[in-house]
Amino acid sequence: MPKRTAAAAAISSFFQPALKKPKYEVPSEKSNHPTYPYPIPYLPTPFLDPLISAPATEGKPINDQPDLDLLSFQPFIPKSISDSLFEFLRQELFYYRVQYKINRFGTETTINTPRYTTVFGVDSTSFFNIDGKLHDSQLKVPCPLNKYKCKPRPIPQCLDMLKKVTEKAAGETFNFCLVNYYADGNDSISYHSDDEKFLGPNPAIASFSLGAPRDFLMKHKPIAASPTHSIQPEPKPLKFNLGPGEMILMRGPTQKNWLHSVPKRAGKESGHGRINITFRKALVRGGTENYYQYNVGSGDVFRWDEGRKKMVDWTGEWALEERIK
DNA sequence: GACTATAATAGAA
DNA sequence: ATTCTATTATAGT
Repeated sequence: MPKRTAAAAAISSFFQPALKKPKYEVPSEKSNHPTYPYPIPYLPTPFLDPLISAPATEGKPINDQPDLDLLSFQPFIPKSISDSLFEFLRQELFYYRVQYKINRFGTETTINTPRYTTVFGVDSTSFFNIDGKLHDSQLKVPCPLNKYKCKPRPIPQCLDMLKKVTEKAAGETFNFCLVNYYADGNDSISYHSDDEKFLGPNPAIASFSLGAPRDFLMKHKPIAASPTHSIQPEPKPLKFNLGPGEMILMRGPTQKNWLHSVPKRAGKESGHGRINITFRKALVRGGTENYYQYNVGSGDVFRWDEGRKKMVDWTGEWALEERIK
């Protein structure tokens, strides 16, 4: 038997590449709650040490513009796990494609949210008791069943681990986790501010990027014209290309004065997919109702299909599992 | 720099 | 918190 040379091995592996090793092993322990379509695995244990060592780099302040206060981590999540963390969250979380109606100039239109979304958490007036039931934060007793129209979901262990290291680095506490999946350049979010009253006057929001890089645009809100000040030409938006593992903490006067967006993009990153995770703190009940209405809604459950490389409607499977119970 | 095709942006509804 | 379309910008040759 002649020796198999390195060159021969290289050629062989070119024609028959080694089986793709799984990016992570699914832990047997899972987070579960009656509001989940299915249990969510714990964070794979090999992710824990790298995650606890975060932030991977120190935060750079970006505050050289009026009313802007950002802290940018490039990256926050160690490179060694950012790719597999992306795969894990895309595969193991459930997502929604929310539809809602708005009234615009007297005409009602249906909006199909141009991205996949999901949300966990509850505002500060409630907390999840050890038994999984909502309790009143002040009275420490179970909440009235009609306190919420929606069904708040506890933050699963895997996202709570990330929340904890984020809180430590940001010097803030959070009670909500919103997750967005942008399947390709056609998924987007248009200019808006996270300036709802239920977040308080100077909300801190930590925003993570995983997977494919995407542009993130920020521009100052228009300054109203007044008799003493003529209308100024709008300054150019700031553009950040957010890569995997990056985190931007937006705080202080930022939300009150700036808009941000992830605009549609042609070609290029189609098929890669990007996950955005934001942590924030809702102070009152209205915040909970709002977030569940616009990020979960009442539609079908979607899950990543690794074979077909896309999100698929999982509602049928959910119904099947419910029948088995 | 000009010409063209494609992409990004801005405004209206 | 959107989409459509017109306009402007960018990239390739």
